[in-house]
Parts: sequence; structure tokens; C-alpha cells
Amino acid sequence: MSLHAVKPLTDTRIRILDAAEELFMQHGFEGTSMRTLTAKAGVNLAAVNYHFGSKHALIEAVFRRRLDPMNAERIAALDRLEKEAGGAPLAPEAIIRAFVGPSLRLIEDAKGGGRNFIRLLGRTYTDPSREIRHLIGALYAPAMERFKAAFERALPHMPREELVWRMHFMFGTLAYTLAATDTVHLIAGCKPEDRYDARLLEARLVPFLAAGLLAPLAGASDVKKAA
Amino acid sequence: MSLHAVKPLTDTRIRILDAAEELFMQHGFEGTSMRTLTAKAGVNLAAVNYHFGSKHALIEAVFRRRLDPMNAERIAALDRLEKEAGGAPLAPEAIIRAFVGPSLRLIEDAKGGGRNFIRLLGRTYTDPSREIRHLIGALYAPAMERFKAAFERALPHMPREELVWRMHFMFGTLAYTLAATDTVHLIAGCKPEDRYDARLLEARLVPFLAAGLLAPLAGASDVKKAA
DNA sequence: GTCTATACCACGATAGAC
DNA sequence: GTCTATCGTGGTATAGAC
Repeated sequence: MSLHAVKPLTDTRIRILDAAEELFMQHGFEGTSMRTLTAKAGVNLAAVNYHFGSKHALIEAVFRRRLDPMNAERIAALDRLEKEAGGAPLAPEAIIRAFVGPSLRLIEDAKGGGRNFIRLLGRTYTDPSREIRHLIGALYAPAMERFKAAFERALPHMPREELVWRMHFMFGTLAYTLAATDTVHLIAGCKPEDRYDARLLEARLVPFLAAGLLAPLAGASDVKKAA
Repeated sequence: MSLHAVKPLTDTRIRILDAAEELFMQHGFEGTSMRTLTAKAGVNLAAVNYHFGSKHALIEAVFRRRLDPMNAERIAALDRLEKEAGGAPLAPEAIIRAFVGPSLRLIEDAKGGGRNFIRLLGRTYTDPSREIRHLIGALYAPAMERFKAAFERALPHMPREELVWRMHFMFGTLAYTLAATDTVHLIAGCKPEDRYDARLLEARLVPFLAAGLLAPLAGASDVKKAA
């Protein structure tokens, strides 16, 4: 099995995936019929079933095509860092950068559909369908395991439960920032041209996340009091 | 004009709003037909048009019903804090708490539909339709202005542009955390029963946000280098 | 192995008969 | 009103042409 998708990316497959990516973003999964999809892709109605097996399998392929390489990149970046460190624990900020970088780069790719995909991805975390959310979870799982382990080594004194929540918060901030690039105007006053500048975004986002991750731990009493 | 919605909440109106809230969450705006909506509400097909004028106006009413009181609550909390402080600048964490609290409380309301609404809201920030996003922006505008001013007074040395971005990040973290309560399992290891405990969530979320907001400012050189 | 035309089955909406 | 025929639309399956 290669690093790439399980099936080779023939022209027809690519056309279908591209069309699906765009239509799923615009109209959702339910709102996109196989007929409009294949029409947009310029392929036969049966092509989806032939190449992917079912609509659900197509959805999975849409996410796999971009998520698998993205997460592989993330893991590779982490591997590189750990190799360089030679056994020493990593700086939390470096781990964050390894995670954030690959996804940030995608939003600069408007032509190739990367930006569209990122927004689709952002929407899908909160998809009403359980199946879909589970799919996303499964696709993220290997990367999440690795990063969780890296954070645990970098922050040995942080309770595991707290770490999980802070990772959740960080993940959410990233997801929202990427998906809702149009929503910055919600808080007026930002230059719109900055929204899709990956390096600038990273320079702003990473310190925010790192500070949140390293926030002083509430005394155990505070959490108990709340519960 | 009262604090409540512009139109009185007759039984039919309420039934429609309740049904719309749930269906919009489950199937999106496009995916929800007036027929299924009125059927679920147990009202005549024409009732939506009579009471709200159009589907779009109904969407607006769905958001207004919950967002206006929620943001009013936020502003009232801020007013209270400022009165107590008597002219002194507020602690950033207190401002955050004033903003976060009202929305967090909604997720405990599963029966009354508050939790469903919060998830709908979370999805809508990244809605494909410009109109919808603008609507949300308009509904948030007054609260955002007030909170932005409060943060500016609390953090006089932070560049305005940086503050706007950090508010954006905080807003995103909150939005995602509320909308994607099911997604915590993405990073395995959290107790599922904690996901809807508002006070526990607040105890975890607020320190994270406060730390991010107060993160050390990158030297101007770093941002320039990125650009 | 790839693609096309077409058929099938399920569903919801619609409209006419009663 | 209720029943029912019908139609459009959805996802899926297959047989046969390249």
C-alpha cells in the first residue's frame, strides 16, 4: 500500500472528487445529489458507483484525499523534530507548529481547491450525522495519538484530562480560524487581505495556542467546586 | 419595543420556530423544506409566510429569538462589572467570563432546545451563504462593539490589530467548543459526561482563553518577517 | 479495466376521485 | 376529508460497449 490513496487517481476519479468537494461545501452532503454531482464533473452517473462504491464511500474518499497526506505531513514534521531533539522533550510551541503548519498552508491554495476543502472540513466537525463525525475522527486518529503522546512528554506535569481538553480547545481554535476566515469581520477592523496569508496567520495563531496550552492550572479545588 | 422579539410569540410562531431550529440543525437551511417544517410544527403550510414573511425572515427570527437575549445578557454582565469597578479597567478574565457565560449555560438546556440552537449557531458561522453570515454578524455587532471596547480599555498596550485577531481566536474556540461537544472524542480520553457541564467547561475554557489573549506579543519583527 | 445507457426501487409531493 | 394513481427525484445496480 502506497503513501497515496488506495486507488490510483485516474482522471475521472479526480473530476468526481473535485466536483464533490465543491458541491459538498456549497450544499452539504444531503443537499448534493449524485446526478448534479456527476453532471458537474462531466462524467456518467454510474461513475461514482463504479469508482467509489457508494455516496458514503465517495465522501470518505473526498476527505482521505486531503486529510491523509495532511496528517502524514504533520507526523513527518513531528518525527523530524524528535529526531533533531534526540530524546529530549520538545518545546510545546514546536509541536503546535508541526500540527498547525500543514493545514494553514492549504488555505493559500484557492485555485486547487485547498481552501474550499478546509472550509468543508471545518463544517464537518459539527456535522449532524454521527457517521460522518466518526469518519473524521477515524481519519484523524493516528495523528492525534502521536501528537497527544508528544504533548504528554513535553508536559509531564499536566494532568492528562486537562491536556485532552486543552488539545480540544486548540484544535477548535484552528478549525474555526481556518473554516471561518470570512467571519473575521465579525469583530470589525482586520485587513481582509491578511486572512489567507498562512505565515501571518501562523505568527498570530501559534503564540495564542501555546499560551492557552500552558495556561496556569486551576487548583484542583476550583474544578471540584465547579462540579 | 420590548426586550423580547419584535413580534409577540404566539403559539403558532413558537411551534414554527422550535421546529425550524431543530430541522435547520439536522438538515441545514437549504435541506429543510417548508413542507417538512410546517408538518413537524403541526401548522398550515402558509403559516410561515403569514407569520414571518419568507423563509429567510424565518431564519432571522430563529436566530434573533435566542441571540438577542443572549447578547443582551452579555452586555448586562459587562455593565454590572463596569459599575462595580467604578471606572477602573476590568480584568480580562472577567470580561471573558461575561461573554462566555451566557452561551455556556445554553448547552445545559437539552430539553428546551438550547443545546440544539448552540450547535446550529456554531455551524452557521461557517455557512456557505454570504447572506447568512452577514445576518449573524449584524446580530452580534452591538455586543461585539461593547466587548471590543472593554478589552481595549483592559489592554491599552495591545495593538488594535492583534487584539482583533485574538478576539477572533477566542470567539472561534468558544464556537467550536460549543458546537462540537461530540467531537471531544477526537482526542480520546475525556469523560463524556463532562461535555455538557457548563460550570466545568467554563472552569476549563476561561483560563485557556485568558492565557491566549494575554500571550506575549511577538516582536514586530516576527510579524514583518512572516509577511 | 473503464465507461455508458438504462433499469430498478424507495420516497415524498401532488392531484384527482370518491 | 381520505384514498390512490402518478410523477419527480433520490441512490443504487447491471449489462454491455469500448
